[in-house]
Amino acid sequence: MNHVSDKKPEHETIYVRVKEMILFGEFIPGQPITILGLSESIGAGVTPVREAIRRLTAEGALRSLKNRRVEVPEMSDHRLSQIELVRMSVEPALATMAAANIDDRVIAELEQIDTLVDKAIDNGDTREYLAANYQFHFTLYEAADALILQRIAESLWLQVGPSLRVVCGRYGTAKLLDQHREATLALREGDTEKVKKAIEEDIRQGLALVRQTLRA
Amino acid sequence: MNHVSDKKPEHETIYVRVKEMILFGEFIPGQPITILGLSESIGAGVTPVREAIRRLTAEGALRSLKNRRVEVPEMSDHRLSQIELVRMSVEPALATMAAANIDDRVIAELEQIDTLVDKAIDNGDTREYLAANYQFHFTLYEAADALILQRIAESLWLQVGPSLRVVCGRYGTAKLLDQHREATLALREGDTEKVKKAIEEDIRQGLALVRQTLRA
DNA sequence: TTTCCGCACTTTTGATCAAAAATAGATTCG
DNA sequence: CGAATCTATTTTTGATCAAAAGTGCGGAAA
Repeated sequence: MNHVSDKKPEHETIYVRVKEMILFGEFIPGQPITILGLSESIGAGVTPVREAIRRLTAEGALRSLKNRRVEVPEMSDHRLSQIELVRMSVEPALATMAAANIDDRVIAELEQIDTLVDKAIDNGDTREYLAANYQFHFTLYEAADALILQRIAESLWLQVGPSLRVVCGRYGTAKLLDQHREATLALREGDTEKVKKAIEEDIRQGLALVRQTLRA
Repeated sequence: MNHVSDKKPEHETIYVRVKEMILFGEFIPGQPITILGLSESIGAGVTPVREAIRRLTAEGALRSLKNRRVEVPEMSDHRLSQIELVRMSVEPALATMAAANIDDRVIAELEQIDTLVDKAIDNGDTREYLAANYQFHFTLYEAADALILQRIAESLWLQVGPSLRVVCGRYGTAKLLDQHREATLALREGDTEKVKKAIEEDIRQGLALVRQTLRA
């Protein structure tokens, strides 16, 4: 046999696993992370966990203290405004590009995901809401076929992730608006500009909620 | 004594070293990277090199193939336009924020660095030019005190780095304009808007040169 | 009480090794 | 001759271990 195995290396698997833990609010802002602790809790060797943590650190999802410790960064007004600046530039661009490329099969997929979002909101299931919401956005962005932008967006989502847990912890899922219907409708109409506007609004609302929680 | 040693871990040192190799054009686009090869060439253990490579990969400076191999990515029109979009949003913002905060000591430092840029251009010293040019920009951006934006900018520079070698290889340093004087003068005048414009123009010119080289 | 120090315990770090995987050449087969 | 296969070599991967570094607590001294 030969070349190009399809099974991913352990550190890759662990990376994805921890990434999702961060994205879906399983860490508290400020929480210290230990390599040993993580590797024990997910039952993996310490070496691949180390690599995954370096990667997440490089993406800003974790912060490496000068004491060789690693922690989940806390959100601040200062950080939030930087994140907002870039998200408002990158994600609408991704949405625009996606709208130009997307085919009906993917639009249908998005509509499907959106029903999961609604269901999660109705059920007050925070973790499921965060997962479905993430999936909606990145399924859309995937269609843009712009890997560099997508990775930047992902890095920014990782930085907001832990705060979303706090937002939902405070308000539950009650306050969450679903801005997605606007977007899928516009996609069906082929109205690129409207798709962009919907995503802009979605980001604005989400970050406003985080900011509000921050100040409280 | 206690706590908080000031000596950095090996993987951190190696990260910086390799980062500079990429930034200053010591790798050719498309060049394959091997962990073993790197660790032998810089005389380090394989473990910290691995960590550094993961980190650079997460930043987009290296690309990990599905064959478990790692290479220096080649530039393309598609990648370049994504990079341009974000650089034109992030770096002018950094420059603006920097201009608002900066003190005379740092401005003097920038003027000092700029003489090094000029000298490198005169001498046709590509590596020195790239190093000084980098130092100019990031000394400025540092003053913005906006770590998230700064890290995004750095990630984008890393992705352009290897192409700059090609640009300079083709044209030498002759074609390089020095846009920096504009910027330092505007900083002295406290003209924030003009600083921003100067940086925008600098980025535009640099990327235009890369694009031109790409098409040739 | 407060501060400082020492000590036991935890964690990170980086080298090393065996196993898995990939590559490149040489060889065989059609 | 070209394509597929086998094999020797290189490389990556992940576990393990010893050494370095950090943490935090308890007790002694001010």
